[in-house]
Amino acid sequence: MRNKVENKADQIYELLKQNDFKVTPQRKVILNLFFDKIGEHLSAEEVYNLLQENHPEIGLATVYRTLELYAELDVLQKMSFDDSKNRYELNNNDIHHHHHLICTGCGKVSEFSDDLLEALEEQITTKTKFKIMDHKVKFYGKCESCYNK
Amino acid sequence: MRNKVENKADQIYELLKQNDFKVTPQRKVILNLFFDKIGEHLSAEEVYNLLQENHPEIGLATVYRTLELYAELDVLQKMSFDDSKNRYELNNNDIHHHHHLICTGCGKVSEFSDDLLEALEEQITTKTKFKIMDHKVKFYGKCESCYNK
DNA sequence: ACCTCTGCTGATAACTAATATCGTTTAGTT
DNA sequence: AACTAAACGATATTAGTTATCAGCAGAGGT
Ligand SMILES: [Mn+2]
Ligand SMILES: [Mn+2]
Ligand SMILES: [Zn+2]
Ligand SMILES: [Zn+2]
Repeated sequence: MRNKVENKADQIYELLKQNDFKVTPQRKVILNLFFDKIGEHLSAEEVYNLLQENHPEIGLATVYRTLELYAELDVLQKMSFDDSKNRYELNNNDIHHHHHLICTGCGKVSEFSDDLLEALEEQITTKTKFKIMDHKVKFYGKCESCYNK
Repeated sequence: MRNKVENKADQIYELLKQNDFKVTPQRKVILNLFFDKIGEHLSAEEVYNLLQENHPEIGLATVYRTLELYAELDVLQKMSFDDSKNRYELNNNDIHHHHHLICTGCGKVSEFSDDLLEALEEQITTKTKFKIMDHKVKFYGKCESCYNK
């Protein structure tokens, strides 16, 4: 009996094959890193630095290429919190993406799971000809500790 | 009797003064450019190029500085449509920002005025300690013409 | 009207995230 | 085992932005 992460990883290896991409050691290692870092929003350089410990042979260009590939396949969600670099996290494609709450005081990013955009998306569908396939929602404000000072 | 744009511009000049910033010719020219380009989402370089015709003396660094300043003062809204450059448009601070609909086929950006995030913001306020002050919402999908082919 | 002083400006160097290039290696196939 | 297109690591290059700095200018004081 396989555990959940292995099963999920295998599904993604299958997805790679289905799209005529090779399942390379580098792609496996990087994917597994994201399984280990659920909840974090990692930049390419952060991924590269984390890899230094156990996989210093993996090059930075490969990290960039792999993150981009996984984002394309919707395995990773690509995002930016206005610090001029892209960040990635595992895309729990159980229903919709969560929303991000960004503290303008300390920069901390927290999350909110409920989607609750149905009403808005329905309005857009009714009033425009645009076919919505995805969305990104960011809220800016103050986290509890920044608000109380 | 002054017209609407002049009045609005004067208000923003006042805002600059209130915050101890000088009202310079460059800042006036760049602000007025945005009054002329309502509905567009201009990058720094696009602003710089538009200025070449009538104000080639204004340097690119000044454009960057001015856009950043106005964004700080909430005169301009700063945004990015994932083309790795920041874009700006006049912030109609009548109520909330509009939302952006980004076509993943042709890259065209359209807009949707109604805010309709009350329900979602209320949920976040109820369930978390986060104090929401602003939001950015982007929808990805297909515009009418990209959808029909 | 002139001085002063500080903020602002333009030119350009420096920085940084990301991408392109290229010779070598390797996964998947025969 | 051999083959080949895809992927790789190292590194050069690009592109958007920011930092630096000497000169300018405009508001306030005299
Ligand atoms: Mn997240
Ligand atoms: Mn807009
Ligand atoms: Zn905070
Ligand atoms: Zn389109």
